[in-house]
Amino acid sequence: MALAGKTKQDIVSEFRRAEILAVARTVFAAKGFNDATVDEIAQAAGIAKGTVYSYYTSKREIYLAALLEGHADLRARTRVAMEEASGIHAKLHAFIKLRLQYAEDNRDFIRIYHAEFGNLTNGAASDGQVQEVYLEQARYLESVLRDAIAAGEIRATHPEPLAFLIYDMVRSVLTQRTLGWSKNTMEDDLNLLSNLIWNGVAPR
Amino acid sequence: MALAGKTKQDIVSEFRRAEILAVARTVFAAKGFNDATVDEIAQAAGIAKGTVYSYYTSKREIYLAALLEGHADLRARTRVAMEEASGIHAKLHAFIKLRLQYAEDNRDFIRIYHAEFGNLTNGAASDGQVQEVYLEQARYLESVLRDAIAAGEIRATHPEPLAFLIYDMVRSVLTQRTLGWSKNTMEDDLNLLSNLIWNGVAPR
DNA sequence: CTGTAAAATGACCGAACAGTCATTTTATGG
DNA sequence: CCATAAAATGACTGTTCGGTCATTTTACAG
Repeated sequence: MALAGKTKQDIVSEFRRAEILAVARTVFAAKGFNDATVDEIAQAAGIAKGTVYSYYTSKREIYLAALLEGHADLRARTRVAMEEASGIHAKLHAFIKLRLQYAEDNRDFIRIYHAEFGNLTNGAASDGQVQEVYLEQARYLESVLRDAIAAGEIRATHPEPLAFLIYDMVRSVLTQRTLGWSKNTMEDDLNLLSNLIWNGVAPR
Repeated sequence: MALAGKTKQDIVSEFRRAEILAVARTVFAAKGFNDATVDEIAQAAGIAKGTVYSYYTSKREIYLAALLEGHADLRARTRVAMEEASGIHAKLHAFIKLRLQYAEDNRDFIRIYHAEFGNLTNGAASDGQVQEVYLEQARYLESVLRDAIAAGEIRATHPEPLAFLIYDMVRSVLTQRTLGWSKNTMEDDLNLLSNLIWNGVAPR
């Protein structure tokens, strides 16, 4: 029973936690951390506030769970997508494509993610845990870029800032799409981004 | 006296308003809108809370003033710098350079600016005024890019998303520098950015 | 020096809200 | 069907803080 060291209670409990998280993401996405209230989350989940506090110990804990759990999923999918692709050009293309698609499918999460990682100097990001997660993410892309530079697949530049830049370029496009400022199809935005990163703006 | 339709009181009043704004920027930069308190701003300015409220009618008004006044300055300088440069390559270089330098010289403001424009879906940015300012900014760069495309100075791409992207690429580097994550000199970061936008990452 | 208006003050008010806990409801297993 | 424990509830508490305003201080004109 080592595999299932979980009682029936544990399983139910885990399910409730997940339910609350899903609802919380919607509320936090719509209002931001400060303007969302725990009462609101409870109501949206159809339970009483006290019940929320028997699954999470604080508002912040709920928020961090919503952020970090979603992030872990995105991170895992990102790695798979990049490892499946071969060659740096394809890897970068896969990276962008996955994230554009993920944002389409997980709008609430992506709002929280951008609110947090878009503003690392305030908010939950002052939390060391969150900054660490952010850095870890960048370091993975950085290592991929470093390999590509070593293999002569791309021009030699500093891979660290480049990794951050690529994240932020994707974020930029996602923000535009989220706000309805992009008239392009996802495909168009994907190609635009991929192409810009690869070729820049210089005339051919 | 049309030029100086200002009484002595008006001038003093304007000076006090500016004093409060300067202090407010420091406090908002350090704590963010929600965690900063009006009492704190007042204390830092060496005045009582009530006095603050005789110059501004709300906390939000102070914040917006700090943001928009700083933005107007940055906007004006950005235009001058770009108009002085000739050719799109030089214009873009000037754009990046100016903003890197401005961030160095106005750290508090830039934190507020990034906190707000980095997270357009929550916070003050839900405010239509702020979004409009942001869009206006992008449209100027967009028009410059459009001209360059028409003149064949750069490859033909959609100038709208490109304008946003360039803003966000600069922001990305500024964030890294603000957090002390960049080991590069300003000059290095400037060249990296300028070069990436112009040439992409493809091997020569 | 004095009277008056403007400016500054900070105690105070009320609303919002995170978090608690005594009470009630539900589930379980004998 | 009952006894008991677990889960859910929501009224309540304490605190924080934006904004107000009666009172005090300062500035200044005559």
